[in-house]
Amino acid sequence: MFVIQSRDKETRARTGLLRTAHGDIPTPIFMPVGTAGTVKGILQRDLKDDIDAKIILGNTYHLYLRPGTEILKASGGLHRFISWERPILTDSGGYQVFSLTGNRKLTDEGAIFKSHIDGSTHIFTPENTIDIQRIIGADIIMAFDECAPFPSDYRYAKKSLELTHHWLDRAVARFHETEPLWGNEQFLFPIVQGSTFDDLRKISAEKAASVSLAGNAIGGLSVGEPVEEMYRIIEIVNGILPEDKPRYLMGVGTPVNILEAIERGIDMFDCVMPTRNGRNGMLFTNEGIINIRNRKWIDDFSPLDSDGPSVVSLYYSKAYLRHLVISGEILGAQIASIHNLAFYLKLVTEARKRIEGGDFKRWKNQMIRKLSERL
RNA sequence: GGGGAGAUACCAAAGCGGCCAACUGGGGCAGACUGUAAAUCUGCUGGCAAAUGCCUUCGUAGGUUCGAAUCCUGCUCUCCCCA
Repeated sequence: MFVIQSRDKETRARTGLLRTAHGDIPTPIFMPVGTAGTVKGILQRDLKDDIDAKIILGNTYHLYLRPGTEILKASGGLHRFISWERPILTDSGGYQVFSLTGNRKLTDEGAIFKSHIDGSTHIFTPENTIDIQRIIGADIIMAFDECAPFPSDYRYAKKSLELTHHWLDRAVARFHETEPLWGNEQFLFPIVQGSTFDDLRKISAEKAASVSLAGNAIGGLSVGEPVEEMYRIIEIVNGILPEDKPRYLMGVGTPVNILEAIERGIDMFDCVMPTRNGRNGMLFTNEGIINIRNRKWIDDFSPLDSDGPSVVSLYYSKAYLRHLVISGEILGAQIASIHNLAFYLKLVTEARKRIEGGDFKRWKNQMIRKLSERL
């Protein structure tokens, strides 16, 4: 269940608390992506004690292929398997079906796809993705959808949306006729699609609202469309999605994207950017974005980020991290990932404070100016 | 002392008469990355104009040829084997 705690006077931004069996999640929130049962390169301990992640993601597609449902079931669910006692959200695998184009075929029944690991053939349906997510036991689970690529023509987007809606009805039915396996309540979120077409997005938002689930998600964005398009779609969709339920913008995004979306009433985010880009040398700092591999940091012994979102941010220097990343040392990827995630978490925590404090808009504009800087 | 192999751009290493400013790898420099098939991928890497162009390079000094990193000669250096 979700309770709204405060609203910004100038914008649609709000703060809230999403209560789950594994703990409360203050919103707005950023959720680190832990696809295969791990936020790549980071110990659960650091995720909890240093980064203070409130909830992390897992992925149905990846966990289903490996370690597989038998092991997940035998281990007592994903929380126990990975030793993470806080909330987890699992994506349904819809995005993988989208990104594995060429290895899959969509039918009315579901998506037939080939494993990227061994080429074996499998099928995901609205029903079995619910079943798998019951086994995984995440606190929040997602309906199986098709994420239409950008650009999509209207005809394709409409057809795809109809399929997603048809699948949604089946997922909801399966969800209601099954029970959690591990004792913790699970929430199912529908996913709004419709590509960049306003009318399709409206229809989809209405459809999502009509199934009356615990929260709602917006998918199919940040797949290559201009950011203005994304912001416009968020405004349209959030004008329709119920106020009293959390809104989750899937896969987004840059710190600037997140602030813009919070302003438009989004409560939840996830993105691989802090970890993947971190591994590749991109650092989000209080001063701006830096590519730590660049020569100019070679003798810069100042801390990674004087604002110190994480312990590692103050403890290690730019010159040292550059050395680690350039050398391909695992520790470099770890430090960058920890710092970036802590930066993201601090960003949404600060946004929450500013919304409560009543100066969100002013703070947001100031932050955006800083975050647009490439150092 | 005798016999053999070789010297190519930052490094390693191809090329063995024109298609060579020179394959490839590393290194270096920069870029990309948005519900993770990503500790991945892309571009550039002699100089200058930076589009088509021009100039200087393949140990060194000469030579042969319309034309040489590639063929010939001298020199310098390196490595290997046998005494």
